[in-house]
Amino acid sequence: MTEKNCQLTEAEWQIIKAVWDNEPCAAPTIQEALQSRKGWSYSTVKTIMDRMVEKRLLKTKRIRNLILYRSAITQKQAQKSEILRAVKRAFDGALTPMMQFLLENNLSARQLDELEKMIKSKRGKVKK
Amino acid sequence: MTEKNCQLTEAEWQIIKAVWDNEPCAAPTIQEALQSRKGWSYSTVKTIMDRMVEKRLLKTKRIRNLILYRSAITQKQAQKSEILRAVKRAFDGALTPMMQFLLENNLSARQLDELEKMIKSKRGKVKK
DNA sequence: TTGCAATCTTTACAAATGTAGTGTAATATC
DNA sequence: GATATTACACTACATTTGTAAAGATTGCAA
Repeated sequence: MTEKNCQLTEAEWQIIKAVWDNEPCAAPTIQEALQSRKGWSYSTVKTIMDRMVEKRLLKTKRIRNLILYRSAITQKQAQKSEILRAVKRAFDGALTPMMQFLLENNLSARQLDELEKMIKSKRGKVKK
Repeated sequence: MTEKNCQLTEAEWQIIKAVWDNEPCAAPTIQEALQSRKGWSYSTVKTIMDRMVEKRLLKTKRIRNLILYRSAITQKQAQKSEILRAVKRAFDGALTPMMQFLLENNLSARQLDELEKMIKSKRGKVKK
């Protein structure tokens, strides 16, 4: 599980985050939710959402006059796909070099501590 | 340094990797280098490369009849941008949650060991 | 029952991306 | 010098993505 290759575009990411927070929900709800940050018109939001249904990123159920949207992929799936794309492109698919890169370039001492704690707590729960 | 936001597309990644491996080089060299993996025609490669010059991802120098290409960004810059994009989209810019996600979902015990070693060797060399 | 408000549908269009054909200029070869 | 080869320039076209206006429906309220 957690597979399924779902490459979201920038706009799609914005939408699906709002959907995760509100599902099941109607398109206008999402438009309103994003209004302040994005200022997209209803048409814009609805168009993207409908395209996402075609792509199987969202699913719908019509109830009388209303179309209810739900996500068709989990946040974890989406996050994983996003990371895998980056790893594949920039590190030829090799995770450890990417981790190393992060370590070297982006993390503060505090974050290193935190990370080490996480590793310790993870170790053991992992298949050898 | 190492800043500069350079979002490469999939095709651009392919090209720039070949450029890093061959620069300075002419367009046909890149086309040949990618021939087996990608099968792109010369026109395709050349078009992408010229667009990359406009975007300041590559730079050129004309020598008589030949155009020599070089990368205008380093591999590190490109890798960083790629990772940052992923983090921004999928984890709202928060690195630690992303690391945690990787730890939980993608790493084997051996990789955990490796990582821990890297952290230890990194610690201390980092600004508190 | 008529009109309004909410929601949906259709259509459009520009920019970015992927992909390539065809024509031209310079160079190398015979 | 005539021709073949090489590399470049120009043009083109389909698809995807971002963005939205305008028109059609429908259910409710007066």
